[in-house]
Amino acid sequence: MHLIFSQNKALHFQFFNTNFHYIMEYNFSDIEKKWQLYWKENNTYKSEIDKLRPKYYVLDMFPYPSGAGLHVGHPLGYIASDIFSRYKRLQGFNVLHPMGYDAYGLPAEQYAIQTGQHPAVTTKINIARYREQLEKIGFCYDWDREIRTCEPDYYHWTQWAFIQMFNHYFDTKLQKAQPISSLVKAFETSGTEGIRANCTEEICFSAADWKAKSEKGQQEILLNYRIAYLADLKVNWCSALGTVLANDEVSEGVSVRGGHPVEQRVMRQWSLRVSAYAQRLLDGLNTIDWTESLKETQKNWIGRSEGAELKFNVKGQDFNFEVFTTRADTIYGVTFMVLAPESELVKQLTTTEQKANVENYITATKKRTERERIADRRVTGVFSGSYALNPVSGTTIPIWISDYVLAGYGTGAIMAVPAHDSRDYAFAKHFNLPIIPLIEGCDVSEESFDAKDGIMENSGFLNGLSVNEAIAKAKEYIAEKGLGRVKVNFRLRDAIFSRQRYWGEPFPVYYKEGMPYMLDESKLPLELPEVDKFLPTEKGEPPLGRAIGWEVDGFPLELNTMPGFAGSSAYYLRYMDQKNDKALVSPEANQYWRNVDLYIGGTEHATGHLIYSRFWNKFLFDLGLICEEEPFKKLINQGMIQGRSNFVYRIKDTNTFVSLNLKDQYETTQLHVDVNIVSNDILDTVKFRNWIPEYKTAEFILEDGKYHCGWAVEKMSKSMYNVVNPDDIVEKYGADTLRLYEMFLGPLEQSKPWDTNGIDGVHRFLKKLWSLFYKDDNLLVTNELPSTDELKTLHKTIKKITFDIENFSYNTSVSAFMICVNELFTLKCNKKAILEPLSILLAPFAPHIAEELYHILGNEETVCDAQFPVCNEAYLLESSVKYPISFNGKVRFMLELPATMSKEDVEKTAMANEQTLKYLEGKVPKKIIVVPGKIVNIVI
RNA sequence: GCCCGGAUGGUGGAAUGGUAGACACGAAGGACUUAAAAUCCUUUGGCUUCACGGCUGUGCGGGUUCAAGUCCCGCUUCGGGUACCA
Repeated sequence: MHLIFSQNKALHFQFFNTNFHYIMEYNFSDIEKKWQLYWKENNTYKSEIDKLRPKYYVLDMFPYPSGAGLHVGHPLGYIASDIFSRYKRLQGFNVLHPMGYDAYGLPAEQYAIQTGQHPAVTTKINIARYREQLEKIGFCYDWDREIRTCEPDYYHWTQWAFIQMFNHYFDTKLQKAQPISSLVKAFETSGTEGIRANCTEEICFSAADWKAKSEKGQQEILLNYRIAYLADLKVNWCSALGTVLANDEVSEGVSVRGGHPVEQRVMRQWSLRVSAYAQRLLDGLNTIDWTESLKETQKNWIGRSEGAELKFNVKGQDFNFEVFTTRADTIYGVTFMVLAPESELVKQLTTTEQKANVENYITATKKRTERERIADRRVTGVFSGSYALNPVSGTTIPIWISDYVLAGYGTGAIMAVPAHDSRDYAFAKHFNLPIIPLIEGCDVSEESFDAKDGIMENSGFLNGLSVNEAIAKAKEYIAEKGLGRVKVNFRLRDAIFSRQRYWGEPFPVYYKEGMPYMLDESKLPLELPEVDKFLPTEKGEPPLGRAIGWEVDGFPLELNTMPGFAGSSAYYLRYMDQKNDKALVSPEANQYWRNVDLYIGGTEHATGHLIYSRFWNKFLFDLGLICEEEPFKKLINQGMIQGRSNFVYRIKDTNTFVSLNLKDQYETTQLHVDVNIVSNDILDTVKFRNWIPEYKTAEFILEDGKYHCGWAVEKMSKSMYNVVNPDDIVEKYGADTLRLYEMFLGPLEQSKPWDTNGIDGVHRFLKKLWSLFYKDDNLLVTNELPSTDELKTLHKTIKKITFDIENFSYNTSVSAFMICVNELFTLKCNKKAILEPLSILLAPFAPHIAEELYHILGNEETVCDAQFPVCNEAYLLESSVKYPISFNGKVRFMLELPATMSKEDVEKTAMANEQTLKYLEGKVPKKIIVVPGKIVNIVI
C-alpha cells in the first residue's frame, strides 16, 4: 500500500508566512536556505550548561580572516569537526562547538600601511566575508559564543593573563608558578639562599644586599624571575619594516617580505618563560591523545637532553668556565674548546696577540643572521690565544671561537671531541687539530664516529667499558670529584613576546624610571589607541609611539604590542563563558566544559600555538583558575588540500594553443589556466578567450574537436589559478554535496588534491537518496514492514557509519552511504522504518537534506535532537557463507555453505567437490587450512 | 643530516594477515529524448583466449607464513617537519 502523508503544512512551515509548497525534486538551494533559517530562528545550535547531560567540547583552530576569503581547502577540518559534533549530540551529549577569529595579524597591518585603511576596518570586512562563507556550509556552530581576538572584551583577558605572568615566578622544586610576592619575602629574609626559582641568569645576593637596593634595583632583579619578563635579547631587527622579525621571516640576511636588510641586534624585549615549563610540557604529552608524529615533533622541539656540566680551568689564569656535554665519556678525546662568538667568555679569554684577529672574526659573524650561519656550512673560526686544562686528563687544549657553537644553548661553550662529533671533526680537519679515537676499531680517517656503540679505548679509567656504561661512570666520576654536575638541558627557548607593530594587543604596562609596572586590573582592557600612521616614529619607536596621550598618570605606556600567538593561547577557555566581564571564565563554566575533547587543525601549529597554549594553560592551572592541566585532550590534524592545476600550451611567439597530446610537435610554453574554465581537463575555449584580454584572439589546435589540458598537483594558490571557492560549489551543488565531497576525497589526515570533477558522484548519490522518497510529484514513502534484506542493509550501514565516525574515517562512511542507497534503490525500498533511521544517520554529514527528509517523514522536531540509530547485530546474521576455495593461496572457485557448518564438514565438503578434484590434479593435499566463515586453503 | 608520513588502475581512493582494486570520477557502448540536459542499464588493472579459462599484478630486492598491499630486513622515490642543540 502506498500512502501519501498528509502533513500539517502550517506547522511544518510555521516560520514562513508565504505559500511555501513541497519541494518534489531535490532542490538543494531552497532546502538549504530553509533549514539554515530554521536553525537560526530556533537557536538550534545554542549550547548551555546542562548538568544532566555529559558535555563534549569540539574545537576548530580558528582562522585568521584573510582578504582572500576561504578556499575549498579551509573547511575540510571544520566539516570533520562538525560531523563529530552532530554525531555526539545525536548520542545525547551536550556539545560545545564554537567558532571565532584570530583577528590580529600582519597582513591587515601591511595593507593598512599601503592604503591607509585602518586594520580594524579591513578585519571587520574580512570577518563578515568569512562568516557568510561559513554559514553557507551549514555548520552547527553556536555563533552566540563567537570571539574576535582584536575586540577589547576579548583581549582584556589576554592582558589580564600577562599581568598574572608578570606577578609570578616558576618554582623549580614545586614545578609550578608561585606569586612573586613570596619570592620577595624570601629575598627579604635570606636573599637568594635556598631559593628554587627559574631565572634568566644565576645571581646571588644576601638579604642585606636586597634591602640595600633601590626600588629600581629590586625591580630589575625581579625581572630575572618573572614568568613574563623584560630582558635584553638578540633579535633579527629590520629597520625598514621597523620591527623585530622571527627567524622564518628572514632569508639570506633580508626580510622575506620586501627584501629589506636585517641585522642582529640586542633589544630589550618582553619574553615568556616557556622554558621553565619544559619538563611539564614534555610529561604532559603522555597524558593526551595526539598523533605520535605530532607528539614526536613537540618532543624534538622541547629537546630534553641529559648530560653533564663540566668545569674547565684556564691555563695560567685563576678562572674557569663550564661546558655542557651529553658525552661525558669522551672527555679523553677533547682536543680543543670552542666558544660561541657572542659568548661573554670571548672577551675574557682573548689574548692581546689574538685580539685583532678575534675582533675581525666577530665583526664578520655579527653581520650574518643565525639563519645564514645555518645555511652556509663553511668552517670558520679563530684561535683565542688561551688554553684550557682537561679536568680529567690534565692535558692542555687550545680554546677557539667559532659560530658553529650557539650562544643560546648550554653555556655557549663546548668541549670538542673531533673523533666522535661530525661538527668538531670538520673543524679539526680544517684547522689541522688533533683527532683522538676513543672507541676500539673505529675509523676516523675520513669521518667522525658519532654512533654510541663500541668499547672505549684511550680513555683512562673508562677503557674497556661500553659507551653507555662509560657515560654513566664518567658522570659519576665528575660529580664525585666536584668537576661539574649532572644536568638536564632543554632546547626549548623562552618566547619573545614583543612586536614593534600596531595591530596587536597593547601591553597593560607603564614605565617608571625605566622599570615596567602593571596597570591595575580595574583599568583593563587597555584599548589599542588610534595613530595617524601605522609606521614607526621618526625616532624609530613602534607605531604606538605616535598615539597621543599614550600614558597613565604621566607615566608612559608600553609601545610594543603582543605577537600573534597571544590571542590564540587561551581562546578555548573564553568560548566557555564568552560574555563574562568579571573573569576569563567562571569556575562554574570551566568545571562543566573543562577542556577540549576534540581539537581539529593543521600541523603547521605543532611547535607554535600548540606549545604556547599548553604553556599558557598550565600557568593558569597552577594559579588554580582552571581545572584541567592539558587544554586539548584529543587532537587530529587534517591533511592539506592541494590544488590541481591545469595547463595550456602556447606555441612560441604565437597566440595559438595546442592540445596536450599534440604539443610535442611544436615548441611550446606551458601556461597555467584557470581551473574554473576547464572541465575534466577539457578547456572551454570560449571562456578562455574571455578570461584574459591577451587571449581574446587565441587560436586552438584541437584533438577530436577538444582542447585537452595538462595537469599537475600543486599548492592551491591564486598564482597557479587553481583556487576553488566553496561558494561556487555551494551555488552549483549545494552545501551537503560540498560537505560530503570534501570527506569523500580521502582520509582526513592525508593531503590530497582537490578536483571538482569527482563531485558529480556525491551529488548523484543525494539525488538517488531523494528518489527513494519522491517520484515525479508523488511521495513514495510507506509504512510497510521492512524485509530482512532491507533491515540488513540498514543495520550494516549503521554499524559501518558508527565505526567510521568514531575513527574519523569519513571517506569510507560516504561510500557506505552510497552502497546503502544503491542497495535500497535496487530493493525499491520506500519504507519509513528504513528511511527514517537512515536520515538520522546521514544528518551529521548532510544536515540540510537529512532535516528535510526527516520532516517529510512526519517529524516536527529538528533531526539534530533525534537519537542516533543503534545497530542490531541480529539483522546481520548470514545463513550461509561463500567460501573462497584456494589452492596454494590462489583462489579458484567459490563454495556456498551453511554458516553453521563445522570446520570438519567444511573441509569434507570442499574436498568432495568435483572442482577440487580438478585442481588437485590427482595429488594428495599436504595440508588443508579451514578458517571458519572466511576461507579454505588447500596446499598441494 | 635527523624525525614523521606516503607510494595500489587513466584519476581520487577501499581492503581486523584470508576473494586486491570497494565506492566514486573519467572513458566506451546502449536505452529514453526531435535534440540536449537529467536519468537508467552494461563494460572498464594489464596480457592472453572465439570462448570456458589461464597468466600476471599493490615502488624495488629479500624474508616470515598454508596465505603478505598488510608483518620483518635492506633499498628507491615523493611529500611534510626540523636542524651546527654539543
